[in-house]
Amino acid sequence: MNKLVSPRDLAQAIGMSESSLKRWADRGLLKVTRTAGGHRRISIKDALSFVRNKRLNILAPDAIGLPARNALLDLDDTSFNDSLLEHLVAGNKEDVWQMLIGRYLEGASIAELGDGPIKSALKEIGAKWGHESDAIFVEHRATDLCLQIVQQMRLLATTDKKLFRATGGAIQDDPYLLPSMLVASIIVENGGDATNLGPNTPIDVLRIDSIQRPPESRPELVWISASIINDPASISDEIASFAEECLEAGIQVAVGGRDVDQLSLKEKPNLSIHSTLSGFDRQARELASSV
Amino acid sequence: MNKLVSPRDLAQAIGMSESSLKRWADRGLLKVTRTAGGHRRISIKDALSFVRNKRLNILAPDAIGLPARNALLDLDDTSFNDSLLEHLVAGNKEDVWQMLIGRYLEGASIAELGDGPIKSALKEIGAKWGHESDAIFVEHRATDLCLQIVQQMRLLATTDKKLFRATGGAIQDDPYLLPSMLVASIIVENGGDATNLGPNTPIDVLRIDSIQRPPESRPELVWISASIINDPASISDEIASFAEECLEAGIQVAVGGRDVDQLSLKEKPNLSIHSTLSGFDRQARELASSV
DNA sequence: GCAAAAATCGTCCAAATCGATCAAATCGTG
DNA sequence: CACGATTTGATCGATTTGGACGATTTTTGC
Repeated sequence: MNKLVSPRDLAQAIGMSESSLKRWADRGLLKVTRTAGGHRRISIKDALSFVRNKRLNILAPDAIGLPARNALLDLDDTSFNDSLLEHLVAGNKEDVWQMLIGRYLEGASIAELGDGPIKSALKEIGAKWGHESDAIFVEHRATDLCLQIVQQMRLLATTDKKLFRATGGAIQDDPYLLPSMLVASIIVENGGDATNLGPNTPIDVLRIDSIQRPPESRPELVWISASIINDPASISDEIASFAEECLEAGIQVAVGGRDVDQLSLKEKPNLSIHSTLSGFDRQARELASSV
Repeated sequence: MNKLVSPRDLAQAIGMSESSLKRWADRGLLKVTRTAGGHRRISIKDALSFVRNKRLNILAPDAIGLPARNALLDLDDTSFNDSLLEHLVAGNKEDVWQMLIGRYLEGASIAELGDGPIKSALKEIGAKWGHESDAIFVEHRATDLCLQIVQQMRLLATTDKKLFRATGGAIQDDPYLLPSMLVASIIVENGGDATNLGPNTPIDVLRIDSIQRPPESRPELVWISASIINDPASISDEIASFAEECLEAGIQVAVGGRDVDQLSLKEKPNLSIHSTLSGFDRQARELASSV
């Protein structure tokens, strides 16, 4: 995974000429480093980011050391989801990795993957199996796998620019990592700078990194993920009053998560409630384009 | 800090061929000393200044955006740890990232980093843990940052070879992700294939992925992380009987974590108790070399 | 210490890449 | 369709790179 590729390799991988690639690199469209002797070298990460940004297809993955294109990528959505579920249950790292990263490179957004295949697979795993040890095992393993892949996407999406800042996490007593990590990745994908406070984060802690900061370093957005809600009433109150404070401070608040329906929140101009990751995505995109 | 590296090591680190490195050295682009017998030796300092100077990227540079410039790497251990703590508390992602990944790329093992700077920084931060929101905030942010970086190291360490297989996680009611992730990364660093079942994993779930598998697909090692132990006696019993079963199945069991002292475990030939990550590291290395 | 194994030496050469140039293909527009 | 502007792909000699070789040095294991 840690290799540098030459312009020719990448050119071959995407079916373009070497000349074009060199020109793109010289124009700054593709990040390259140089050897001491002046030859261009491209990191896999930059190559993949470039491929995705330019909506190119990888015709010859092996040219840049990637596994051969998998038939799994050619499936329609339903079969894709079924296959993913199957491989997640079986713990086939390579296949899961190829399927999700492959789709990502083809241009799928993190939100789309999170709302679609990932969500439905984990939902299925969570539901179909009881609380048997087998079920917990499969669920833990699948979650860890997805976490790794989302993290990888986040890294691929990372750029230098920081159009806006966001902070967030999962509410207290909510131990789930993945949803909050997904939101953080979506922020990054849209050019934002995300601070993920992770699972089990009390609202008071979100205050610290938002309204209690000096105005110039406040985030533009705070996200709150709620996959498990023990006491809907009190959490709703907490979020409501927090959102109120954020309103005065000019901070947007976005709430989402599996159990978000259990919350009863009054409308506020700065409060969005998302039942999907695409909702976060849209909000992040708007935020990014407004600066 | 005065360690010397060979041309091959440096070549590998920056993804170049040994020949090129030798040529560059002979052309004076890279300062080298010679052994009595004429072999080239390069000091870390010169290697880094060469890398910086030529704007080369270290290793698989940024399979992830490891920024190029960094003056932070030349510190001694104490200053390094202090500096890391400071940046972690302040939430300076870039700096923390550079310091840790930098050290890693210089050749520090994940275990060394985990036992040293990461552990001491998080311990320090945890010590301030009141129920103050500030403390929780700093702790969450720091933990998430470390988690991302450890994941990154895991990716950098990933290779195709799978010398052995290991599975593990944190015990039930232990919500800490980082220790188990560190162990998984150490396994991968040593050429193993790690399945991390993450936090809050009952022993029964470990059984599924170990002794209850068909013999040919059993892992050689199961790790158990225990940062928080609610009921030491019953957990000790559980681990003891699990280790007993593993003994029959020819599986090694490694137990570690902050609160591992609270466990009372009888000695068994296949049971190791580690108070440091280096212990896991050593065990993984031995396992890797025994195949 | 000593002998075997591993790493590095210096040198050579084929293959890859450089930057620059140019013709062909493509695009946008009236 | 015609036209200029832009992009692409091919080609050139000069330079750089990476792998191969047998000889030597260093490290490892006993």
